[in-house]
This record gives sequence, C-alpha cells and structure tokens, in this order.
Amino acid sequence: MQRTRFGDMACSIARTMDVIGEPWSPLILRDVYVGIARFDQLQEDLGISRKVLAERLKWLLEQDVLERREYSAKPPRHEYALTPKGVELVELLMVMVRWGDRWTAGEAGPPVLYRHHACGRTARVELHCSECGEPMGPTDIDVLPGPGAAA
Amino acid sequence: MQRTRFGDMACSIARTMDVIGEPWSPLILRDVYVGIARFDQLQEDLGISRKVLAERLKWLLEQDVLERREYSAKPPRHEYALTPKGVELVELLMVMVRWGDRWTAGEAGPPVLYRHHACGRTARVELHCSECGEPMGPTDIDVLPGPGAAA
DNA sequence: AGTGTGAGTTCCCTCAGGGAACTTTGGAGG
DNA sequence: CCTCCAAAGTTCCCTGAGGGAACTCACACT
Repeated sequence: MQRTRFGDMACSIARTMDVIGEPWSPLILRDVYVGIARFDQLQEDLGISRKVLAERLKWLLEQDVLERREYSAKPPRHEYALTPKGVELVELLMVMVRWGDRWTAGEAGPPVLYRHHACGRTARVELHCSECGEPMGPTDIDVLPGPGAAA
Repeated sequence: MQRTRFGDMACSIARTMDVIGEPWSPLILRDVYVGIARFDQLQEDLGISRKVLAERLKWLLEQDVLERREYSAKPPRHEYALTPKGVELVELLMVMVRWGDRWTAGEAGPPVLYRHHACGRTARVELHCSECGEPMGPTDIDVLPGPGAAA
C-alpha cells in the first residue's frame, strides 16, 4: 500500500481510506456481502494474488470490518463475515455503484440492480439530509470546521 | 497502482476504483472541492510526492474527473477544477466522511461539519431510495443481475 | 498409503510510491 | 540587460508493495 500513513490525518476521508483505501478492499467487502466468503472463493472470484488476499483479510480483521467464523470444526474451515462496522461500509459501495453505473456502464447497462424491500421496486441510492430529509449533494452544503479539526 | 486492471471488470465498484482507487485520489478531489486547486498548494497540503501528484492529476484529467484551467495567461498559471463527473464523486466522499466520522473520529469529534443550504442545519448525509424516498441500506435490498452482467 | 481440499506461507521479480534535486517559462527588480 | 523568483512539473535513485507460482499443513475420504 502507500507508505504515507493516512490514519493520523484530521480528515474522515483519509481515515476511511486508511481502512479500505487499498484497491482490493472494496471488492473483498462486496464479495463477502454477496456471500463469497471463503478464502479460495475470494481468490478465484477476484483473481487476486493469494499473498495479497491474506494480507488484506488480516488487515480488515484487525480493523474490525470483517470477522472470521469457523463453520466447520472437524476439518477446521473458516469463512469471513461483515461486522456492523463493515456493513456500514457497504453503504459506501452502494454509492460507488451508483457513480459507476452512471459514468462507466456504457451501452451494456448496469451489471447489477437493487430491489428495495420497502417498496419492491428497482432503485438506486440517493443522498438526503439527515435533518430535513431533502436531497443533499456537494453543491447543497457549506463545509465548516468541526470539533475534531486540526490547528 | 495495482497492476491488475479494474476497468474491464463487469462491476461498477471495480470500475469506480479504477478511476479513483489509488489512495491519494479522493484526497486530491476533496482539496479541489474545497478550493485547494493549484499544484504547489496540493503538494503542500497533502504532503504527497510531486511525482505522484503529477501522475494522479494527469490520470484524473484523462478520466474527465478534473479539468485544468488557465487562471493567468501572462505568467501561464493553472488550477484544477471538478467536472460534473467529478462533482458527483464528491457525493462518494460525503459518504466516506459519514463513515469516518462515525467509526474513526473518536473523542475529538468530526473534523468538519456540513451545513445544508435547504434547511440551514448541521447535517449528515443519509441513503434513501430513488423510487420511494424511504431509507435504503445494505440490509434493505436484494441484489439482482442487471443487463450489463457478465456471462 | 495415496489423494483431495481449504487456508494460508514463502520466494522471487518487477514496478509504483517517496523524496530530493533539477528544469522550464515567464514575470519583476535593480 | 542580468539576476532572482515563483509556478508547475520532470528526472533520478531507492525501497517496498503487488503479482505469481510453488510449497506447507491439517484433516477427511477411500
């Protein structure tokens, strides 16, 4: 990965990138989310080097984004699962999907669709304000220093 | 960056990571978004190697995420700005901020706050369904193959 | 005993990131 | 005119992370 450490910067983007900024991590989380959860399955599905996969998984376990479960003890077998912290990262993936669908899908259209349980319809995700519920994008806000800002 | 190419995968996450998956790119976009837009400013603010910064900027220009403007012709001086495609990536950054605030900010609290123009309040971003407007997260959907799915 | 499978490790090679010095273009100052 | 300065990169070298293939280890099946 990068040698410059992001984890100590006073920026939530940098700190998030410190956890999942290495390019394979989002794809690993995606696979675990959809049920591709074992080491060899991940390696084959992604085409990632086994070495790098082992490194990434160890890091994501340390970060409490994934957890490792034994699903068989007689022959010891494990699979990976998202923690609550990891499930919330999937929201980030949903927004990536939206951008990728819009700007990179081309003629073929989106590779996957989401069906929303609440309304049963095929839908995309949109950003809304936590306070008033109206849409809230980059051009709808002022950015102000918060309590954790650096000097 | 990674030698494995992500741009050809039938996955909008992978294709998005192909554009901004290198760890510095989101921070560059953040800086440009808040008005840190010139080469030397970016280099100093981020602490990135000048060499890598030049590479990233060139890539982001090629991807039509940034554009380069001449703000002075007499001494030729340039600055970078977000394209519409780039502005939509800032939505992704806003979701990263939300996750980073929640899970990595600790005692100090969030480094920045957003004030929503529409309601004037300090707010976070939330994910809602494009069809019914209700909240929509990773546990509220089924994932189905779409038209652009691979064989 | 021999084969198979899951889950990693180990080894080597190449290339990308970090850092510092150097270059280029065109003012500004004396 | 000559020198100095700033913006915006470029070049060079070094180290370390990613890729790939082979190897390991524990256990079950036949």
